[in-house]
Amino acid sequence: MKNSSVQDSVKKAAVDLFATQGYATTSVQQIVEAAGVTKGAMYHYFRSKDDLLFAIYEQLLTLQGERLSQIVDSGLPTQETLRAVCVDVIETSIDYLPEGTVFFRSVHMLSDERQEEVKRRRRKYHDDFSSIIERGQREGVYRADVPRAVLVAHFFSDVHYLSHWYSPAGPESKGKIAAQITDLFLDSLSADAPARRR
Amino acid sequence: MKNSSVQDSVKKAAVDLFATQGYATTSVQQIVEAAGVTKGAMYHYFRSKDDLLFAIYEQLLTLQGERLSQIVDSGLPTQETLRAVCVDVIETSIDYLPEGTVFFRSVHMLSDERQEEVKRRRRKYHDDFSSIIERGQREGVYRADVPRAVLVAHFFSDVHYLSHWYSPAGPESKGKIAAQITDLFLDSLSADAPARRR
Amino acid sequence: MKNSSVQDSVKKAAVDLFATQGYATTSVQQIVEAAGVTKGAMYHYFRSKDDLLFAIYEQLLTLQGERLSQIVDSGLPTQETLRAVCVDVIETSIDYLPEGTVFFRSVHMLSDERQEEVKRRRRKYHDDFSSIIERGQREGVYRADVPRAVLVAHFFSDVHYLSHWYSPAGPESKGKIAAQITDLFLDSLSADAPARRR
Amino acid sequence: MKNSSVQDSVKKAAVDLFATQGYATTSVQQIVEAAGVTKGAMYHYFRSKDDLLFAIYEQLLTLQGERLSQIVDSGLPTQETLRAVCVDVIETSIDYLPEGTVFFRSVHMLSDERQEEVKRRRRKYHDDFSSIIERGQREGVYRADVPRAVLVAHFFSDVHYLSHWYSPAGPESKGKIAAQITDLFLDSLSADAPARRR
DNA sequence: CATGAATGAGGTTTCATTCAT
DNA sequence: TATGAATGAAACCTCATTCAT
Repeated sequence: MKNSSVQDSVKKAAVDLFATQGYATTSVQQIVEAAGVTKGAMYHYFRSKDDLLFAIYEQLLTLQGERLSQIVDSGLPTQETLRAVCVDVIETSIDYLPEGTVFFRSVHMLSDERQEEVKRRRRKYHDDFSSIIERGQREGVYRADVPRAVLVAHFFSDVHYLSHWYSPAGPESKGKIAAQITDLFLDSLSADAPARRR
Repeated sequence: MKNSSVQDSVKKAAVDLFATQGYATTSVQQIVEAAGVTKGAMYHYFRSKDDLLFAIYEQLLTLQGERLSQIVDSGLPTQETLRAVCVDVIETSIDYLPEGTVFFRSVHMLSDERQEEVKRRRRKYHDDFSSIIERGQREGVYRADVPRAVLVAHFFSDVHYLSHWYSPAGPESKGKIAAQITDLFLDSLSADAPARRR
Repeated sequence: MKNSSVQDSVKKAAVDLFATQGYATTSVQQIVEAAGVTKGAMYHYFRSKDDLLFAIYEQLLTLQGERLSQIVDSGLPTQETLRAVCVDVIETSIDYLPEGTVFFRSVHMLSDERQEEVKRRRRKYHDDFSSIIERGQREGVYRADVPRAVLVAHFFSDVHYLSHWYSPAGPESKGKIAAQITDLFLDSLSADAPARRR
Repeated sequence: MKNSSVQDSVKKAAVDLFATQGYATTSVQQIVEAAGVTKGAMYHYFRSKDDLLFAIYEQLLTLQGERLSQIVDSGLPTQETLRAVCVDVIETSIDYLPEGTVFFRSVHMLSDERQEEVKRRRRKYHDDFSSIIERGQREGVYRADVPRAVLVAHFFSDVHYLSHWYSPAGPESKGKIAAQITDLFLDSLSADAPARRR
């Protein structure tokens, strides 16, 4: 059952170190020691430290992009689709909490081209999310008095913030938290929100 | 108690560079060049690069702490107090957008003691915010079916996320954005939120 | 005794790369990529990078040594022999311009023993050349007021320098240049040179 | 009598090491050890190893450029001017034999821009030299049946080649060698060269 | 108060070569 | 014969900080 190729063990070690110490403060030396490989082996698979960082981004972007597509393609009604998407993003983000920490904290350490690549893919993701909201607005179930960009940011801010306060070791289960945050978001998104009835 | 111009210009230069390039990627040399002072002068006022980073945190923490106290002390009704606090935090955060960027991105670069200090003061801030919500819950105007910690995180996530998407150069004014985000939050916080009426 | 195509293509690629980028700046990886073979294959035929460099020297030293012997053995009169030798060395050097560039620029990168070997063979070559001049001096057709070592150096400096300025793509043909340089040399070598008649 | 600034001692050590071992094979560590300074101090004055190499070129180019101008400006008759120039270049090159070795052997290790700069200044130098020959040709004292570019190369090849065979420790004095080589060159350059009288 | 030369530890990366397959 | 993953030593360079002036 050989499973720990050099690539995997290096990436794993890197994520953990980057998440706890930060990208810049983590030396390649520390990474290869933690991964139990030599520096040369690491550089055989990753062209640079930057490459390694990007590989972490790649993985997460691809994963979340695929899951979003799957849910959207399943053809559920709008409100069920959005709820499923929200819950899924939050749960996935909790599953990849260290990756998320690195993601939001170290984007600016990537090379310029790669920052662009990441931005492009994030934008695509947000656009798809935004389209679901737009559909709901046309159906009259979501409020339209707030710019869609603000609504989208309002949701992703929660996802972003997870790694700052949530701990899987804490009292709340992943599913519960996902449901609670999703409820809060959908409540504020509703065409029927309290402020709208004033 | 006159402010030395060296201190100010160095801090200003540092904030801008840290926000655009990141703390680790910015050299002391770059800072002093941008500030138009010499290295010796800088080290006369700041014991270390870490010191300089902390000074930025200090300023923001103190400012926001003071403003929170002022509003709470003004004796308004609960709901008006919370609304005022939310709007103020968002507006202040927009006024200090680069500082915010640095704040959230580079906490882990501070020395351990200083990270503790920052955490301590942030926690105090969140606790004060939480107390207002607790008051509203006792008064029956805020929902109580979601842990207060989640409600607090739900709000501060928006503050945190501002520097990731909001640009003062964009179409939306500071005041409008603050009102919109506050509305979204208060709608979801309401004891009368849609989901609660199901 | 068939030549392996690997050997040839590697040597060819190496000469070109060494000539354009320098020996030290060219990696084995670059060579094998340019040659379209794998590293393992290369190391099957050449024990080391040094080996490869020496093979280039070998080829040129052998070639020029053989041609010199042939001309000398042909039994022409002294002056015709020397002219033929000069023209031939220059033309051969032009045919092997990249090899020459590498030759003169990278001798010091060879292992000590191999540097000795190269020096030994170059000395032999210069000695043979010097003998022709000596014969002419005894016959009274070449000047003897300048040490023979200086005369020899005076000629080979031109050969050496070719790769620094001559381009086969330029306006002058190989034969013409060879004739011109030979003329200049033989004019200065003549017992009848202008300065000698002063 | 403080004389050995960091700059000077580093440059001196570098020239010697580059001349004996080659640029690529000499480590910065070796240089600073030989110079008796720390790496940090060296990098305070030289931005890179390349910078250090270029400083050596700069010095030689400037020196020889200035001397050429001085002689040309002195207003001597053409033939005396050319003789003086030739002798001077050779003698200077002997004074700076290690620099010369480095010069011709390691030009290709400089950054592209700097190679251009060196080429530009060398071309200027050769052009000035060529102008003197042109003047002599118009006066009818120098042959015109060989392209001037070839005549110029014929002379500088000797200068170039000096470091390959001449040793100041050998039997021939600097002045004698300079005179002998100059004579050979001027003899071949003469409108009255033997081959021309055939 | 201010300077800026000097320190020295540590960082990322390259690369010729080996060796199990 | 040929592969290419892996080695490990050494290379160049950066930078926060100190200190004599």
